[in-house]
Amino acid sequence: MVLKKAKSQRLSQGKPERYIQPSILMSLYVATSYGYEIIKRIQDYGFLEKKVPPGMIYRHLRQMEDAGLVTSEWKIEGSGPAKRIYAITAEGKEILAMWIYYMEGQAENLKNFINRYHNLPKTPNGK
Amino acid sequence: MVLKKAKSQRLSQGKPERYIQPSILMSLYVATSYGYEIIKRIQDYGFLEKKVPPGMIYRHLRQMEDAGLVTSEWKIEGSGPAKRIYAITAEGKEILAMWIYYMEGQAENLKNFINRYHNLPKTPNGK
DNA sequence: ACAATATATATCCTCTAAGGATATATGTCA
DNA sequence: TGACATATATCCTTAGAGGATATATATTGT
Repeated sequence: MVLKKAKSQRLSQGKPERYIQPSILMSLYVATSYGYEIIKRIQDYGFLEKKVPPGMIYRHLRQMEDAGLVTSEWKIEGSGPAKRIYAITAEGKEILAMWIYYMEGQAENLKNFINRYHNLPKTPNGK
Repeated sequence: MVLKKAKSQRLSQGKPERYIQPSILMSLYVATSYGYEIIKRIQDYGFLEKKVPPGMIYRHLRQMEDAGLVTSEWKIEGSGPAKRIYAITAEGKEILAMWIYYMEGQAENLKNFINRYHNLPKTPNGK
């Protein structure tokens, strides 16, 4: 999961939330782009500890297109292999706004949880 | 997932991080307890939008005991059915500390992401 | 001219944990 | 004694994470 290597093998519980969908939406909100480039851009958001397997991003993009959050078209011109250029839709922007709302709540919960931990008495675990 | 009902059915991507393991550990750090009571206590931490299915907590507790993060013993006395009382171990405290470390990072990432969103120009999505 | 590498997209398979349903048993209360 | 709250436990299905792999096209070096 989330923690240091040695321990993490025994601890499967609790996967890190990677926020791949909102990251893609944010990236496309800034500018249209294509899969390969998106992969590089969303690293900046900090939610992905490890390299993202490309297959996962393409899967997301396809599902998001099915859901109407993004549209795409082939771009043949330019150098290299053909690219599928994605753009965010109005619907996609709505969903991103909802993600932000959720993330604000989550940030608040985390802050409270962390404070609670640091305010714990030194000799806990009583009856 | 995370968002309003209507939309959420089309959007499977991205499950909310529910932090069940650290919540249980935190709860037991404060005081020993048993499954049924833990379920009620961890609602306070705010990570669980819906009712937690009891089976999930008992599963967690068993796996955490296997991993050495908690210990348990039956308590026959008292009213009602027998309770299995759990206590956090030194190992469990270490893991909780790691969780806190991770959560601090995640809180920071969320804060940055949210700021980035609010600083977005009004007419985005250019070429 | 050819090999190696980088760019770019896509599909497929496995495995784990989430989610939910359900079973069982005991004590309480009306 | 029937209903309900307390308490623990097991089981099943499914979605998605993670990873491996396939395919094709440009670019670069020799």
